[in-house]
Amino acid sequence: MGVSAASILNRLLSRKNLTARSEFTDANAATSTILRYLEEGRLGKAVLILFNSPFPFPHTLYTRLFQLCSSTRALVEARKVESHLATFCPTPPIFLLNRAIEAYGKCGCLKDARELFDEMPQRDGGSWNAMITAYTQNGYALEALNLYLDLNKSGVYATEVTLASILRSCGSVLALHFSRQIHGHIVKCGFVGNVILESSLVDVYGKCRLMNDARSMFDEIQNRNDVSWNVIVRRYLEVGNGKEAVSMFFQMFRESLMPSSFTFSNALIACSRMAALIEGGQIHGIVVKVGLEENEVISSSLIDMYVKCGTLANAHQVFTQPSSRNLISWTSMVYAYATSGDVLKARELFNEMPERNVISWNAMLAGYIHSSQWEEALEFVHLMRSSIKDIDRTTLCLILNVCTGSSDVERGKQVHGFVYRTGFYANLYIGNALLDMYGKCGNLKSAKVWFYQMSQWRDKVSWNALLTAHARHGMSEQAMTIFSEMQLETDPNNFTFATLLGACANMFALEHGKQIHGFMVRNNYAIDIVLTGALVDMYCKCRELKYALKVFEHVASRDVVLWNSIILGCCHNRRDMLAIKLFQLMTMEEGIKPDHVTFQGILLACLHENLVELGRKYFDSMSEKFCVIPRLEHYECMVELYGQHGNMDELEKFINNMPFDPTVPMLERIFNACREHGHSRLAEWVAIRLNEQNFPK
DNA sequence: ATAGGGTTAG
Repeated sequence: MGVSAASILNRLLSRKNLTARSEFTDANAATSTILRYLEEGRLGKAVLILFNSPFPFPHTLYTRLFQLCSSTRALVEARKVESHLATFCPTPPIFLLNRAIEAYGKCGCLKDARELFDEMPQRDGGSWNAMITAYTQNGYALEALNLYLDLNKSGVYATEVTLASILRSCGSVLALHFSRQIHGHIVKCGFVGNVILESSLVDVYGKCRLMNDARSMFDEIQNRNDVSWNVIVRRYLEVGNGKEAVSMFFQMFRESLMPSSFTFSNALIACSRMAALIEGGQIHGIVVKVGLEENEVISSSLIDMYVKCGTLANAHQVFTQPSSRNLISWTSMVYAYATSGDVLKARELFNEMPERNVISWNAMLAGYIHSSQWEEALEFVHLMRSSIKDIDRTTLCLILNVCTGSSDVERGKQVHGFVYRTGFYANLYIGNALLDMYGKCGNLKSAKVWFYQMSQWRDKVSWNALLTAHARHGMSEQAMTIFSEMQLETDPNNFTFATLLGACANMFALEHGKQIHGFMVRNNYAIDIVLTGALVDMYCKCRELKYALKVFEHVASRDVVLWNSIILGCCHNRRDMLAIKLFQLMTMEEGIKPDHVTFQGILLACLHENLVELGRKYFDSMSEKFCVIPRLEHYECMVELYGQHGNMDELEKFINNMPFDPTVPMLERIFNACREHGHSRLAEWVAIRLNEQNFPK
């Protein structure tokens, strides 16, 4: 090891003694001047006086100096203070050297800290703690743990302070076994009741994702404080148990403790992830009540919570308060509009932003992709490239999504090249986006080659992407093979099953479909509402309505999408009266609001059964009763229904009241109906229109 | 004298 910085200063200092004339000749005057500077926070001045005074100072002054060096992270000054101490105080007390170690640690200079620690003629427990803490606080967890082992070997007893520091290091490297030993040690040494140690244990177990251990430790803490609660809420959030995170947040109030701003935002993130609007709103209420609405982080979290719950109006309300307008919340709002389909509004907001970063740009880009505006997306990418220097892996994934959406394999290959050159290729997200691009664009060969190249680091998502590629291109047989290969490497998830079932439905592959269904049941997969829909679709498409109904009946809750699946499935299997019956069950008994897809099914059923009266009744009920604006396909269905039934007067009235011009297929259908059932006035009207279509003026 | 959690956007 070379000459230390401190010792150089040291020599400098002793030479200076001989030549420089100090302003102060007595320690008392110098001390009070230094103290004055310290009080004013002028560390540099204080150290200058110290350095120019060739005599020792009281220990308390050195303490104060080291403390200020620590809090302001002033490394050079810390070295000067240490040299002065070493020069004029031949045997400095251990506690002062400990303060020096601490200062070096706070300055991030582990080398100086360790050098001093190693060179100390004598150490006390505080020296070990200062050094261990220095390692811990600078992220050198393994060094901290090693030093703890040395401490044990040297016969020094670890104190509560030591253990707190060590537990923090354990947490950062997930040293579970070590932590359990420390836990035992804490119990053995009678440190139970120390809330810091116990909260740290909760923290370590939580970081190791052992929430049962974390929770039972938490429950044992007698005098929990806000940090203890923050830890448990945060760890529940991190393991994906948002429900428990939020529940714990509310339980905190029973102990009359006030959550810190960290805990507020952690609880709000949990609400965001679960789209728990009610709980989120309650937390908002508390935020207002305790006067934290102006807190920038909390209001940003509130905005994002409302955004993720899909209540843009609420989000906007919070966003209007000036204190909540920052880069982050602004980006949340852009993202909200961008992904809710209002790209124009998003862009407007984006243009108004006082500052933007790559995340804001990505949020806007995601909007164009969300609404399949590939041209606009590409244009935006160009603008982005000329406006900001850095793009990141998310940008690259988004650009790949644009290639996927617009089936632009050529551009996708260019991105692949860029990704390769810039070293982004080893990123799993990008790797999977590339795979998805090749797969969905139908370049299955490239997809397979890339998938093979990813073999060392691919994951479940990669397998699902490969599966989707084959399923989408009608290769359900190969998809089934991939499914069995996949199981050698990873477990399938709901996405896998939904993809496979979709493939089976498209191929009418009932046997494969049944196999998948059986697999899910045998392996106890939770069949959620999406998978139920996929099963219903598959059985309906494969003409096994019996099974579809069975699946449908056994599900706990049904949303409108699931009802639509079964209703359309009934129509598909020509069980139209059943479809109508199910519609009544859905609207009357379960109180589910039908949407435009539901009515497509219902009108189709009426058409199949030639129920013109009922069809009209349902059509009218759409806007009158259910607030569903009829779309083109509904009008088409009605035209078909009237035409088929020969209600020519009604058809004429209907077509005249239509809010948009009839399409050519519609006109042709009407014309044929006129020919069949006879209605010269309508026939003439249609003929003129058709003629206009063929020979525009 | 020395110790724990550390929050917001794609």
